[in-house]
Amino acid sequence: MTTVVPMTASGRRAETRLRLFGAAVELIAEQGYTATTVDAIAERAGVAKGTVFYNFGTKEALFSGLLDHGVGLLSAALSGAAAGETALEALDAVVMAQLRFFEEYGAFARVLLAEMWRTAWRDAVAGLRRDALGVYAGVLRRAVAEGAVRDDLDVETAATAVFGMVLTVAIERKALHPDRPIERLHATLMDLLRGRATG
Amino acid sequence: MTTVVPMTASGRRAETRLRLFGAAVELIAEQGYTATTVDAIAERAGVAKGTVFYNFGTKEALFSGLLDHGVGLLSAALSGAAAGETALEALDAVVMAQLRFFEEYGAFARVLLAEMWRTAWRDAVAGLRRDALGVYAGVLRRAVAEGAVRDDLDVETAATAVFGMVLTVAIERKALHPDRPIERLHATLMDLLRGRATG
DNA sequence: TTTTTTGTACTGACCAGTCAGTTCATAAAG
DNA sequence: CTTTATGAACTGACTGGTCAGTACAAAAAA
Repeated sequence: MTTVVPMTASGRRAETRLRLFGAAVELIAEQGYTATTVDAIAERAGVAKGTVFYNFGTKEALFSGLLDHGVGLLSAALSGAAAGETALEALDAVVMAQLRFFEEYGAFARVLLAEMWRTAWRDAVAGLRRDALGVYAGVLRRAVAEGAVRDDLDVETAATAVFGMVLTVAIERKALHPDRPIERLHATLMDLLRGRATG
Repeated sequence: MTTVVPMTASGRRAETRLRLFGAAVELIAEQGYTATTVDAIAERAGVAKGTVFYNFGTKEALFSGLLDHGVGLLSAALSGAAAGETALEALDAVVMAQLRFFEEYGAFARVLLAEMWRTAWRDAVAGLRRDALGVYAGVLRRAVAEGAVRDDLDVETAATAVFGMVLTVAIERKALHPDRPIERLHATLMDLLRGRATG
């Protein structure tokens, strides 16, 4: 069972909230936000319906909280990996971190893709763009500074491209090649990114 | 106003169906499938609710038809561009075709991303994978055959990666750099893909 | 004692799908 | 040319069910 969260919180209330996040992300990944009922979330979390409203007030607040939480974890995972001797090593590590993150939290990846475009949670999505894309942009800028990359590279577009590329591959892995290890995917992506596909 | 369809059909019925596709894709891009009501689709299409059911039977059938239609257009656009002297020129042209397609049908791109994962329309999505990813895979295989690309390249993963990269950039363009011309995005993507980012 | 959770019952809004009836283009009959 | 007939396409009020959110008394935890 995949959850969006490491179940490390202490305190009864915090634990309840995390279980609700876990139940919600699974159901929303399967059915979408609107089709997922509060009753179903409560049932899968093993909690009474009233508890959902006691903790979050509205269905929308539950979902916003879930997004914030997941985006926070993703940003932390990426920026934690962004260290490295050279910028290209850092890029390597960040791509791997993103692949691993979505390997573990695949349901969150699908929820993100499916629900990103709704204005209701613009803020959480803005945070994603700022933090996650920011990590890639930072690494690429570092690469420019190191002279490893041509200095007229459009860093923001490139960051978006790399993020989207890794996200797509991570999500499609199970549909396309379920038993291919992510190290293999990582190698293919890095081949593409470092221009090693050629020759 | 963006529609998914070139309005070329003749005949009253065919025209009605196309207008419903156009209305549906806009609304679903804004709100998601479940949150989009048949009433709203009918109203935006300038048609009575009963007409939707007369033409499609169910809301789901309308959406499946829309997906099939859009995927067909996309596949045609990509495979139409896949000619070219060398494989790398063909890749260049296919990337550009995909950017242009989603520039024109941006709402369809968001619908595709958001709804791809639902089992209800597995078939239309399978068609997308077969046709659109197939075009990229074909070009990459040609590149391998021409010796332009190392022969142990994982062609299917690479095809997925490139498709996802272009899709993401196309969709994010308006949020991120609305006035950057798509030729610029195309150049950045090709820089990444041909290893020209380095040096 | 206070906070949190439970379980059940309820409400009001909303929505997919239905159906009896209307419109209209075309064509055959007068 | 005019009338009548036909059927495909369209209409919109209505129905039956669903669901977010409320209410609250009682229990369990802290």
